[in-house]
Amino acid sequence: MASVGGGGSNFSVSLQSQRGPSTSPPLDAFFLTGSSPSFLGSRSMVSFEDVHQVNGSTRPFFRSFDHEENGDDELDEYFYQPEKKRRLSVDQVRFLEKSYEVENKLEPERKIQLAKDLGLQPRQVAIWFQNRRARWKTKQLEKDYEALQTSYNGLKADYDTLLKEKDKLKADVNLLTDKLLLREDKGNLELSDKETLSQEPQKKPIGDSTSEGEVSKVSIVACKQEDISSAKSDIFDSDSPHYTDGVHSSLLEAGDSSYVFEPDQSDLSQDEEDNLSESLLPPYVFPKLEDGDYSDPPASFEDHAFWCWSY
DNA sequence: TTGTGTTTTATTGCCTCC
DNA sequence: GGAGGCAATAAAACACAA
Repeated sequence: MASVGGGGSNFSVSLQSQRGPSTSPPLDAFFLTGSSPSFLGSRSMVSFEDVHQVNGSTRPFFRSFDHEENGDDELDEYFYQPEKKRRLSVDQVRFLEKSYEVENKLEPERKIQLAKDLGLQPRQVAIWFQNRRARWKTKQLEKDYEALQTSYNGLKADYDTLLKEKDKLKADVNLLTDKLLLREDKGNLELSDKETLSQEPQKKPIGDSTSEGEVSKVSIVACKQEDISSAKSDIFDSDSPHYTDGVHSSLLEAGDSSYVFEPDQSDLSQDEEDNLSESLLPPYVFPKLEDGDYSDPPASFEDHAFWCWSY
């Protein structure tokens, strides 16, 4: 096969236009042309005009036939310069586009008919359809990519919003839990003082190990444990069970759910309790609570805890 | 005018189907 | 094994800025 280069010359087009013997031979297009005169004047590289009049000279279109017949390579190359690749005319392309819209695949009969109507080789029509399908596929990929990108951007925006909301809620929970701990610690301090002052002169009956103050304290402990547990479960409900970020998470993870309000702590001395409470507090600096703060808490999250404390 | 990027036409090689 | 489709690629044609 006398193919010249990678695809520039139409000599190879002429000779390779059909791959097998069963389809129409390369010359068919020329014999089939003429049914649509409007296309015959195009600058198509295989139009009848081009075959016979290129650069004002008349020469055979199928150079390679001559080439093979006379075998004079140098003479051929001197006299017969390769034809330039030419684009299809606007009318031809329009016609092909309409045909493509009807059906993007070519049956052999349709290919022959189109080639006949356009004054092209059937092979050219087939190539045009093939390239047209490739173009469509490329555009479709671009569209799909854009759609995916749009979808991704939307999802990412939603995700970022939710992330910010989550962080805010987490901060709120931490703040409120810290307040609760601080208040509880103050309450314990005050109760211990009252206990010391009021019970020192009295002798308690043997076996009655539960004073009034201790009852209150136990109640507080019970309530606080409940609150902390619920706060903790809230955190773990809204996050990963392995969430460890934030000040309070370390506090919550430091032991089991009762470590903060371990009943045994009532056996500790005041100093020990103070030290323990301080060591358990996060390194936040809160405004010091006055006595009145305990009797008049803000009507909010702490209401329940405060009620427990009063009880 | 020229360099450069894009589009179009065409080839090649591989694969699948009948 | 032949026909036809597709991906990759070459190369000409075209568009356009500098």
